[in-house]
Amino acid sequence: MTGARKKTAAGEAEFLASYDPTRFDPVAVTVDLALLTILDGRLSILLIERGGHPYKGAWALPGGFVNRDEDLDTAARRELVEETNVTVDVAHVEQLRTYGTPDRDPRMRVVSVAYLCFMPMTETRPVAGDDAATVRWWAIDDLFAEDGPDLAFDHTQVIQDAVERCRSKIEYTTLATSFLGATFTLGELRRVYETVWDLKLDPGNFGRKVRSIEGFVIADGPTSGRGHRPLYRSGPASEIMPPFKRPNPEGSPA
Amino acid sequence: MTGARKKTAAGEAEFLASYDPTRFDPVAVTVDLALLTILDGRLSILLIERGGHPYKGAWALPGGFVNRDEDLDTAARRELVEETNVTVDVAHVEQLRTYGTPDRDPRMRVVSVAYLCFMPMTETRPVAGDDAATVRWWAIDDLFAEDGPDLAFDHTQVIQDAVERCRSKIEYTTLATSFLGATFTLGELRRVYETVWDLKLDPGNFGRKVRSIEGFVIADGPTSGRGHRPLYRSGPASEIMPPFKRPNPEGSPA
DNA sequence: TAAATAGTGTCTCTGAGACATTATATT
DNA sequence: AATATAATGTCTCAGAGACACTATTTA
Repeated sequence: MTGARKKTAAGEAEFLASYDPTRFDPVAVTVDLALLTILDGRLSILLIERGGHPYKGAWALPGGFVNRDEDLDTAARRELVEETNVTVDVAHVEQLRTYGTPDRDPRMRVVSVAYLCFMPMTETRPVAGDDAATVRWWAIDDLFAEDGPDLAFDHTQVIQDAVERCRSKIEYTTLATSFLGATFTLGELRRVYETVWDLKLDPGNFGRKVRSIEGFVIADGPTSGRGHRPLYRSGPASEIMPPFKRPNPEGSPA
Repeated sequence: MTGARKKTAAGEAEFLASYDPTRFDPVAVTVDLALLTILDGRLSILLIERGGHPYKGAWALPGGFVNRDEDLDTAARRELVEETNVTVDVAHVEQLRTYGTPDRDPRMRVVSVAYLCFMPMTETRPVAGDDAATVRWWAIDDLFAEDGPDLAFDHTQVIQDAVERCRSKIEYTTLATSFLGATFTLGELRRVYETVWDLKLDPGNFGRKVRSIEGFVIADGPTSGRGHRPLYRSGPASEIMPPFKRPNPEGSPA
């Protein structure tokens, strides 16, 4: 029921010519990246220590403004490359959700479209920023520990949403393989689940489940590589049906 | 790695004072509403016929600009009330996803945060807009039929995303009850599933499943109402564990 | 040789699906 | 009485989980 929508009919060309975009309040649209990987057996996220105001000294998700004539997804992938030098196609990128509380950035109204990325640690080239010391991977546990660092903006919420989405996504998709290199053993894949869900899984049952899902993993030649354990590579399937049953997260239901 | 983030340190107050928001390209942020209900046994969505350019005569999702100092969720709920007069608390509202392709609106750069709403038909007061004939519920089937209407902007995609999200959401949440009034019979609840999934479910098995999930439905007194069938009301549970198993959507696999 | 890991083989239990059956209410 | 719907009972089957066991490789 806005004025724009109820404008009286006219030729479309002249309508557009008479349209004045500057009458809107200034809003900036940014993309923020929740970049998850598994580092030293811990689910971790890439953060940047802010050198300037606001939230100087706090840690923030990498991100930046969406360029004129740039798609949101494109902006997210561009930022990903800029921040990590990662070959874009090895990482999974999906939209997480959009955060737009009016005062989330004290400078101005900023609506931020957050993206969630899963990537293998092995593919990340050390991030060479303007100031190398300001970028690092944080284990999620350390981030939310008692003596954890300050987080900028509403990024605590964004990170929590990202982790929760990650946990549930590997239940019904094959995205857990996004945390691994091109080839991997079933033990390595199992360890991804164990790390993200923070529990132990039975190796036998896990392997049976994985191999029973058509197209989840593909045997990669006869016991080729690492430790002479059988190697697999990611298959064409994207959904797991029926999904993994995630055991009760942490402790039994009293 | 933007200029804004790497600004040299200074007092926060003076930094903010010197900050000029007008240097950004003009972007408008809107919310669009995918309002789903079940009307005459068909999953349906509320659309508005556009009276002005662009996409004059095409059908579009209701929506509008996010006000200055207004939260995205607040804007969505405000639009919901404006469009339907629905009591906000009977409807479920959640963020769907954000659409920001540069040319999705020919007038200017518009980033639209789409929201998904489930509501009972019974709660909708007929929408009295400026021009009553331009607002109506469309059955999803009719919308995507051969001779379906033109849809404005990228709303075909938004609607498809909304329907897909709806279909999967009722698998693992109790949101199907959002399509029903305060009290309902198990048959009515079953019909919601059958409508959204477009298939038939066994009444016996369905009822057993529903009643086995603690807090999904609560018996509402001894066979009170409608047709003297046992009535239930929505319970406190929000998740269904283990989830409903959605039978293969349409026809068997190969 | 000892330890770790991949994979198999059982056995049990839960839950889904296909019915048939009963109870109750509507027409 | 005929019909529709709610609910129960039974049986079968798929899949998850517990766990023992084998084979292989690494240290």
